[in-house]
Amino acid sequence: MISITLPDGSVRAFDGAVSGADIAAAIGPGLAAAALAMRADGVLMDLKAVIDSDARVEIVTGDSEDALELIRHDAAHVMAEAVKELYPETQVTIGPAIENGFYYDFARPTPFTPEDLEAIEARMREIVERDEPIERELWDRDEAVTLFEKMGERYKAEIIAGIPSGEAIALYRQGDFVDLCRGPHLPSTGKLGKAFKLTKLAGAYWRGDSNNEMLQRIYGTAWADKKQLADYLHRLEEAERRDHRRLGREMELFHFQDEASGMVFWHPKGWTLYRLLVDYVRRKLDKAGYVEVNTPQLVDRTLWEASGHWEKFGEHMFTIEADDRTLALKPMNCPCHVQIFRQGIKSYRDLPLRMAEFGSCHRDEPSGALHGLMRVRAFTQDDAHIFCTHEQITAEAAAFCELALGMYRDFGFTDVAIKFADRPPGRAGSDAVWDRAEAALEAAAEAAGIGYTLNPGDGAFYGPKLDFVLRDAIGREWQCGTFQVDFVLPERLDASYVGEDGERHRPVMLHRAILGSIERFAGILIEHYAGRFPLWLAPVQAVVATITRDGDAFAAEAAESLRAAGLRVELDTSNEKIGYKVRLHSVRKVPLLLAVGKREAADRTVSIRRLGGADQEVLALDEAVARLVAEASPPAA
RNA sequence: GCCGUCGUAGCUCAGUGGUAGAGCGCAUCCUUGGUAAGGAUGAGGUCCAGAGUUCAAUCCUCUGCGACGGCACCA
Repeated sequence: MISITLPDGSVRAFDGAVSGADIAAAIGPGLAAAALAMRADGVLMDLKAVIDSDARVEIVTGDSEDALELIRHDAAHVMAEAVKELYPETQVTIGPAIENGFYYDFARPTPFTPEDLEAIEARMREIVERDEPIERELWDRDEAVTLFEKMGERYKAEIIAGIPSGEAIALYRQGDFVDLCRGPHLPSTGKLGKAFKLTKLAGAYWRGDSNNEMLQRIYGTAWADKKQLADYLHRLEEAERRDHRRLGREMELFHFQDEASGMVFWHPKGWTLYRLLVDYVRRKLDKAGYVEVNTPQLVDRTLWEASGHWEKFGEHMFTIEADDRTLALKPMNCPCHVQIFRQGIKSYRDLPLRMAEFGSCHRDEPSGALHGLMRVRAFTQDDAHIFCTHEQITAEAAAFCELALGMYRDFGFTDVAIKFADRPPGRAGSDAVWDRAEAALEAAAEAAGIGYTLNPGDGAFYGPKLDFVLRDAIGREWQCGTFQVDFVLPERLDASYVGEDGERHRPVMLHRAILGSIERFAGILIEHYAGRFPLWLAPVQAVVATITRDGDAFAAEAAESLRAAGLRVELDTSNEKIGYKVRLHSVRKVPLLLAVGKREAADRTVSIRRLGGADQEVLALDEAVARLVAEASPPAA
């Protein structure tokens, strides 16, 4: 007798070993038809897998996370089967489920074309129609290697050869297609359904290593039903609509051009946004006890050699030869800040010293990495380095977390995840130093009372870090802030202070940024707000638009009053109807439109229309100015 | 950097081996209007750059530059 406990707590008894399909059938024919897989004692398994002892079992059906994972994984297999049928000379490699979909990497001499993609998708639909049973088989490792070698599947054979000898290997077979796979899978290809679509072609390195050959990757998306698929495609459109490169052009914020690849030409409106961000950060840092500095753009390579950056990142620095010396455009600010710290003798009484700089940096990023404002070659960090004692790390970390989270809130980012990144493979400093740095940062994170997840091996080369990841208005994640503990650089660049005991000590350096790069943060904000900035950040806050020429003089006066009160205002007396002006300035995403016609001019009022709103509010000019000024005041003003 | 796609008017994009088009925008004129596009006329192009094939190249080939989608990278 075997007792199977179901999620509702009920228990069913079976005479002997049972499969998930048996259990589903015992519960009801509806469930048996809908069943895709099962979760037995927490482990996701094939529906056909057999259970021979008591267990808690949940039948997985089409509307769960598990089901989506299975559907996507199967979609990858069905795609590989379709490719092998259409292009038998192609070798298969790996094909996992990923967020929103799946991909499969293929090896073949000639690349796929978009027409191939259509053919493959059509064949996939046929395979779903065929409803081929998906069978799991266990093979001996060496026999499996031989099998795939015979099939000419060199990559699969290589993967299997990497699995310890003697271990059983799971193969999945559907129709004539066999693939190495851990599983689990759907019972048959028909269960995949119709809600999938191949989305793009791309190159990808074998085993993710740029020293290896390039494979052909096909991406697809797959969902439980057509509505989910349509929703997803709609989300993609929404993201495209928000693309900061497009909005940047449409809203006249910035542009790029060939002669300065990866560097921004900020236009007046974009630069207004940029300045507002810098001004905001400066006010926050002033309040938080930071001092601001500014350091040279060009610094001799010997400093970068001393800091360790030359060895690690020298290839990505822009350099200039002058007077028999090599100067590098600074890729970061920390070594320069240490130089300021080293001037004169520092006492423990000077610590913590919080040294901030809107540090303009240049990095020769690989051409393929460039992406609008998000990845550029010239940018400015809201950078700061806190020089402090070991004992002060905890309090500084806590204060930083509070400052950063508060600033993110001011931009409407309330969902912030924190990741703890520990020692990377290529690093400076001894293990003992890393032990201390990681322990200190961990204690600081605990003290700050923030929850975090572990991100192993992703620390900076000189120390562990906390990374702050923001979730934007449409659910995408952006890593912005960082807080890094560094025991290495002060040593390398010989920073010291005199302690209470009269001896010299090494300070700890805390590298920290909140927005990260101003350029990138501006890009994130453009997408987060879809160009509809809150009033305090809008490059143009209001347009005063006339309805007839009778309003021209008073409209000019109204615009001037608002401007004098500190608002960013434009005047539109153009020869167009008010409907046209409303549309024009709505498309430009100006938050406020103040209409002035015959009535307003006579009464000294303005008719206020808010972006996206349907109605208007008529206010006396003086009152409107007072109200809007109050409304437009930035946080932390 | 690697794989693929692409580069035509300010923007979005058609198009052709015989030097080119649309919509929007822009300019001028008519129109003075009440909350998401009033009408007419007009200007505007080294078809990314260089080399090659050809009687002839924006179109075909090669090289370079840049952009886009991924991969790799990201102090």
